[in-house]
Amino acid sequence: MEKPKVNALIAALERKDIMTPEEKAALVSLQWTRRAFSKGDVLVPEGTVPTESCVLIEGLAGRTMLNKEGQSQIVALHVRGDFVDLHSLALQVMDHSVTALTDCEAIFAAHDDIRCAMAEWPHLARLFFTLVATDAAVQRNWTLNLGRKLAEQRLAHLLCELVVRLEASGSSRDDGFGLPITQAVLADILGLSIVHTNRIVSNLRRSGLIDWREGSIRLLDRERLEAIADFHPNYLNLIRTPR
Amino acid sequence: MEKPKVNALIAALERKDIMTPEEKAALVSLQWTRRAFSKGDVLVPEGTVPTESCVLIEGLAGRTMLNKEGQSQIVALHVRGDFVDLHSLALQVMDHSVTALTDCEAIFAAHDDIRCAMAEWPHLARLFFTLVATDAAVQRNWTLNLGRKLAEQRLAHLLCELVVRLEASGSSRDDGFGLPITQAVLADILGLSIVHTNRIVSNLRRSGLIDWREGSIRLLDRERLEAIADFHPNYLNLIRTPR
DNA sequence: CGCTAGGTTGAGGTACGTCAAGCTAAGTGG
DNA sequence: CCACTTAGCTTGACGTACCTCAACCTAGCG
Repeated sequence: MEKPKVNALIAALERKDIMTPEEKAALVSLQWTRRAFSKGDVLVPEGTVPTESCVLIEGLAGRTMLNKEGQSQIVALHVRGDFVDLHSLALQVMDHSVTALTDCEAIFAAHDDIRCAMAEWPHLARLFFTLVATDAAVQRNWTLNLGRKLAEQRLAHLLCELVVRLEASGSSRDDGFGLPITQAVLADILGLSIVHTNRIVSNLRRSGLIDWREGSIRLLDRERLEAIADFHPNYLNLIRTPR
Repeated sequence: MEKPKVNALIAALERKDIMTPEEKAALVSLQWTRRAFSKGDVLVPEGTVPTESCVLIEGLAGRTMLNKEGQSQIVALHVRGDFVDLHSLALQVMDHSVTALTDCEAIFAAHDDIRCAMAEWPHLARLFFTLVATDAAVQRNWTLNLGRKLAEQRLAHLLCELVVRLEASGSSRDDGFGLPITQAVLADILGLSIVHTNRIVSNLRRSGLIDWREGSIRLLDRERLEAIADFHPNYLNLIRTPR
C-alpha cells in the first residue's frame, strides 16, 4: 500500500488532534489493501461479520437500511477520509449495508491489526474513539432533522453539512462539490418520496439558493441555507484539540 | 462510592464481553460521585464542556435537542447501567442536553481518570468503544424509524427496544416495566404531536397489544408488536463475545 | 371548591405520498 | 441517419398520515 492513500485518514485524524510521528507510522505500517467500487456496489454487506474495517479514499458512500415494505433509508453518509467501518471492530453481524453512492475507492485493514495498534498507542485509540463519537453526533442531528424539521429544512441541512465535511477533506471549493447522485438517492437520504424531493430541490433552485446540474452542486447563499436549516457545525467536531 | 453502584456499569459491560478481575477493580477504584436528579432535571446541559462522564444507575434519561421553532426531539434514551455520557470524553461543547425523564440516579467520574484507565487497560477501552458503537447502532435504527416507518410502527419499535434493554439491565419482568412519563414526552421521542401520539397509544391499547396505566406498561403480545415494528434485536449487541 | 396537569376526542388544515403522464437526454440497434 | 428504449426529471391530480386548534373530561391537590 503506497503511503498517499493512508494520508487521507491521517489528515482526517489530524483535524481532530495533533498526532505524533510514531502514531502516523503505526497507521502507515498497517497492511492496507486497496479496492475500487463502482456506483451501486456494496462495500460491506448486511448480514456479514466483517473481519476488517475500511477507510474511504475517494467517492461518496452510504449506510443503507430497509423497512419491511422494502423502502430504503440511507442513515449515514461517508466522504473521503472517513473511517467508514470502524464500528464493525466492536459490533457483530452488520444490520445494514454500506454501499457506493458514487464510484469509490477504499482501503481495508484487518481488525486484529487495528486492535493491536490501538493497544500500543492509547492516544491513537482515543482518536478512533473520537471518530465513532462524532459519527454518533452526526446521527443524532439526522434524528432531529427527520423528527422535527420540514423537508426543505432537511435538504438545506444536508447540503450545509456536506459542504463543511467536504471542505475539511479537501473535496470542496467555492461552496461547490461533486454530487453525482440521482434524486431517488437523495430521497432515500432525506426520508422523502422522489416526487416531493424533486419539488423541494426545485424550490431551492428557484429561490436562487443552489445550482445543481451535471453532477455538481454549488451553494449560492450559504448564510440563508444555514438559516433555513438551523445549521450549527459544532457537532461535526472539526476543531483541533487535545483528546 | 460504595461498590454496588458501580456494579450496574460492570454488569452492562459484562453483557458485551467477559472482564478480568483487574479490569473490574480498575473501574471500582475510579473516584465516582453519586448524584440524584428529579424528573425534569438536567444531568448534562447543552452548551457546556463536560470534564466528567456519567453512568445512569436508576431511572430513564433522554438526550434532548430543539429545532429552531423550539419543538423538542428526544434523540436517544438511556436506562440503568448505560454509560450515558461517554461521548463527552471525546467531544467538546455539548450540542444537546441530557435530561431526567423520570427521577434518576447517576454516578460521575472525571474524564482524566477514565482516560488513564483506558490507557492502562486496552480491553476496557475496547469495551467503552463497544458502548459508543452500540449507541450509534441504536441511533441508526431510530433514523430508519423516523425516516421510513409509520407512527404506530415507531411506537411498537420503541417499546420492543425498551423492553429488551430493560430486561438486560434487570429492570423488566413479565414483559412489563415502569414507564412514568407523559404522552407529551413520548411524542418528543417519536417525533409526533401529542394528539397523534395519544391516538396511536389508544390503537395499541384497543388492539390488546399493550396495557399502560399508572406509570407501568406491559407488552401483552410481543410477537405481534415485533412484527408491526419489524424489530430485530441484533443491533442492540447483547450477545457476549470477545471484543 | 377551584385549579392544574394530563388524557381524550372531534373538526378541519397541511405536508407529504401515490399514481400517472409527459418530457429530455443518452444509448442501442438497424 | 433514424426508430426505439431507458433512466432520470418534472408536473398535475388526488389521497392520506399527521398536525393544529379547540373543547371537554378526569384525577389529584391545595
